[in-house]
Amino acid sequence: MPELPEVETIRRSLLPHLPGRCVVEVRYGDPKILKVPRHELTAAVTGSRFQDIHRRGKYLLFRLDRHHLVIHLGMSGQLTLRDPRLEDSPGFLRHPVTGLQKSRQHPPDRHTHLQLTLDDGRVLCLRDPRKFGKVLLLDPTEQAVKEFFEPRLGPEPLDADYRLEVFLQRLGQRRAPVKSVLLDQRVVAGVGNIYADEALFEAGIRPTRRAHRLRRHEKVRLFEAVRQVLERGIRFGGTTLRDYVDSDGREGGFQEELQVYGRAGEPCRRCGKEVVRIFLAQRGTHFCPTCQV
DNA sequence: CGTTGATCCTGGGCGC
DNA sequence: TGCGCCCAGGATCAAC
Repeated sequence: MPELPEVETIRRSLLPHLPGRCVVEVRYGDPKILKVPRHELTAAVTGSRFQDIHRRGKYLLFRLDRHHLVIHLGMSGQLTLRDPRLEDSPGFLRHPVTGLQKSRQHPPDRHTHLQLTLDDGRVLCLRDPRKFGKVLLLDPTEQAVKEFFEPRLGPEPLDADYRLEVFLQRLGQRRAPVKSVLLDQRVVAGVGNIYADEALFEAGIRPTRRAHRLRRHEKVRLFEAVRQVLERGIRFGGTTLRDYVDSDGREGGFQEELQVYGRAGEPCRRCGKEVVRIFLAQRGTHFCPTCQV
C-alpha cells in the first residue's frame, strides 16, 4: 500500500539512474493495469528518453520526450530497477555493499506487468500481484497534467506553499468521520490508511470524530501532524508491512516507528494502555482511546 | 449533493 | 499436511 512516503522514496531511489536513459524495449504482462492501449504505450516509450521524475500524491510521473508516463502503484505495486546481468532471487537478498541489509528484487514473474529495458541494460519493472495499479499516458503539457489531476487530487501536503487555510477549507465543513476525510485524495493528496491513523494519533484526535465538529486548534494540530508524519515516513524510507520496497529492492524502516497502525492489543507507546482497532469507512482503523479524544 | 458501499485481485494467515 | 475461507485495501462508480 504505497502512500506518499513510499512513492516519494521510490522516486528518490530512481532519480540517480533513470534520467538520461533511453527505452529500448517494452514487455507486458496482464493488460488490466494499462489504462492506455498497449500499442500506444509501446509507440510512446520506445526510443524515448527519461528526462525527470515527479510525484503528485501517490502518482509517479515520468517525463519522456513526448509524453508523461504516469504510474499508480495501487496496493501491492513494486517498481524496481534491476540489472539482469546480476543474479537475483525471489526471496531476500544481501545488500551488495553492506552484505547485511535486506532487499527484495523480484525477478520478472507472472505478476510483472510492465518491463522497460533501458539502453544501459537495466530494466524498470512494474510488479503488482493485486493489479490495483494503473499505467497511463498524458501529454507533456502543463494543461494536460492539470486536467488529469485537478478533479482527483487536492494540494501537496509537503509543498512549501501548502497553507493551513486550504486544509481548513477542504476539511472544515465535512460531516464524515475525520479519518474518512483524510483518506479523500481531494482533501489532501497522498495520505492512505497507515499515515491517516498515525497522523490522527499524533494530533490526539479520534478517527471517528466528525471533521466539521473539530475545534479549530484540533484542525491546526492535524494539519501539522499530517505533514510531520509524512515527512518522517520519507526520512525512514517508507513503511514495509508486506510488499513495499524501493526501486533498489530495499525495505522501509517506518514500520518500527508506527505508534498505532497494526498495533491493536499492544500497549500505547505514550500511555501504555491498549491500542484499539475498529472498522471505519471499510478500513481497519487503529487508535489509542486515552491519547486520542 | 454528500456520503456510503460494492467492486476489483491475489497471497497469506488461519481454522479445521 | 492440506484444503478452503476470508481478509487486506486505493480509487472509482453506483446507489441511497
